[in-house]
Amino acid sequence: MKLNNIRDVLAVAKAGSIRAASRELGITQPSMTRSIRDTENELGLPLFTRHAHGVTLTDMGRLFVRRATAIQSELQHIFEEIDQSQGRYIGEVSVAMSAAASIALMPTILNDFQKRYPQATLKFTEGLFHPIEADIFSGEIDFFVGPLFEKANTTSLLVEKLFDNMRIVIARKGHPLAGATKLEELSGAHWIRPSFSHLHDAADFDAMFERAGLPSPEIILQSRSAMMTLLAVANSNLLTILPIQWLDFMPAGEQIVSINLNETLPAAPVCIVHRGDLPLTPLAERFCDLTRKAGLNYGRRLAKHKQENETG
Amino acid sequence: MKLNNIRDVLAVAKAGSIRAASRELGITQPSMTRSIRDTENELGLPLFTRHAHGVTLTDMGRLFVRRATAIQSELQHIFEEIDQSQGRYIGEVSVAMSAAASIALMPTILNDFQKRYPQATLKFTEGLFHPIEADIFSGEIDFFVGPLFEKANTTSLLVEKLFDNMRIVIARKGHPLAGATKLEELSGAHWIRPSFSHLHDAADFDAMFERAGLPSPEIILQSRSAMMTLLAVANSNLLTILPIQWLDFMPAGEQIVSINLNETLPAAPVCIVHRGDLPLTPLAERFCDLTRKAGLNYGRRLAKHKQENETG
DNA sequence: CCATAAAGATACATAATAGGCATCGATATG
DNA sequence: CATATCGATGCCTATTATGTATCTTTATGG
Repeated sequence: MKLNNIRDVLAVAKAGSIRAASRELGITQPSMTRSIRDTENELGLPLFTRHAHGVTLTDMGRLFVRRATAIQSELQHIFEEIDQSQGRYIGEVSVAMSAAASIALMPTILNDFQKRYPQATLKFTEGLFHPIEADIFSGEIDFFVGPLFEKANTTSLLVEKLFDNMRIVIARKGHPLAGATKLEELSGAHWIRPSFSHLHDAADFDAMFERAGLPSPEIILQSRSAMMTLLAVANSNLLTILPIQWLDFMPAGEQIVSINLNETLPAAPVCIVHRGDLPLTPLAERFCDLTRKAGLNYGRRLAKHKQENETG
Repeated sequence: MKLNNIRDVLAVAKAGSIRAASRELGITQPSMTRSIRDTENELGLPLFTRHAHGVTLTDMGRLFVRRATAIQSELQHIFEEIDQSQGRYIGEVSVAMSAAASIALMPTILNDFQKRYPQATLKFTEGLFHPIEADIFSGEIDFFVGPLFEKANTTSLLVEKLFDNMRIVIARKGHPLAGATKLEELSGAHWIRPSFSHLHDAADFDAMFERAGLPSPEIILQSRSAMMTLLAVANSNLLTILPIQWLDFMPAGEQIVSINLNETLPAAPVCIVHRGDLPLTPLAERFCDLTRKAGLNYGRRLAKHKQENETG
């Protein structure tokens, strides 16, 4: 019996299915299946009954969960108690994230973070790297999470890739080109070009069409706000390309759909960036860990999603 | 944080030194040192203060121990609860052990066994393999632990070696030859030959002298009882050779000493023997596990002891 | 009624780690 | 001052936790 087994049984019990639990924890389903099976073997009886859609606890399972919960809670108390007695993790951590990164990661991170460090304060800034670079150097902001287009130009910046990102074409519901499967079919449309980073956006936007051997698209509107972009898309026949994360956060509700192209539109990889010459505060270090974990997990799912999209 | 870390911290806290704790648990001292250090690193502060002779808990260490104890206890409850709800481990296990094996292993085994299976009954028989072989086949005895001279003659017997054993020469305190360092110096003495196994003892006893190029010793007394042998040794100038374990259990108290020869007198390896065609009952399986663990651990210490004796 | 999606199981490969072995330096104690 | 005892370190191996790829089964929606 290992602590992961306990963690896993509790996760499955809560999630109601092995797959869902493995997603929650950021481990793979086979690993989770084995962890559960090993635990059951060690105890010599099943903790869950398997159905076609998920699993349910057996009576013994419920017994196990009660004790296991106590163990997990004691374990958490150990860390809390020691952290607080040391005065660690009382303070604030200040992060900057791109909108896409925060859509992808913040729900997960925030949940864990508040649960584990209830006395901590989080200062959150939405933005891209360039505008906040100075704040990182001044120490105003502990670290940045988001797309990084070029290599770091200073040796004192530590860059850690979390995942390769992708973009999608977005249109209003009922758009005449909504059924397109190739970028070529969209070459006649009018576009909104989101423009956040002052330097690369234009070239980057055109590059996607170049790669497909197409002429530069016709840009009708440049927008510095993703919100505004979505609103415009919802109320016109304009198309735009945004990081895929915006699918999960659609302020325009049901009025917007993505156009599922066969080809994948790449995007700059999402990275963690912070100063390399100064260590992060303990609290920032923990937040960074959570971000790293959530980012790698998200990246795995995104890669799988992309692969399914390309083969299917 | 792993469960072993918790186990190890608790063991060290109880034992008062890293080495003592590692001995208790049957793991090596470096492993224990690392386990403690890793835990301290993970928490970011020391749990123990190191002294030249052992370690003591820090304040934070005491805090940790309180929670950790709860975790370990909950864990134990999980197994107890499930075992008892299944009606497992309520019953009896019947083992036969040689005297030497029981001296070496029973204190450890019995302690663990009673703590973990309080509802179980243990039927213990002292003896060697031959007299009880039939009982093993009849199912009367679950398994045997002790020296095995020949290979198993039936395919249905599973033999598992626990450790290579050794013997020592025993004399009364103040015996004129007590300071001998070579078997040769004892060749003129008179001997008691313990004789338990009807077949091999005589040949086996002489063989030790043959290996040293000496004539067969002069046997004055044959004894089928180790007790009787020890009594005779204590009250005469007779010498005898017994498994080294008897050193740890000296019924004749202070009247008997071992003669520390430079050469090592081998003994038949101590093994676990049980039927291979029938599975052990769950309870016997657990007892067998405890025996195996204790046996391997004891074997390691014995080997180290022997090595030190030969080099030093 | 069939196609599909979602679930759990299996087989194989790899990366992380617990543990063992040999050895060292430090420190009380006889 | 010698020695036994203790904790620390470096290196290696066996175990195991996890990932990747693939399969079978079973509800479910068109």
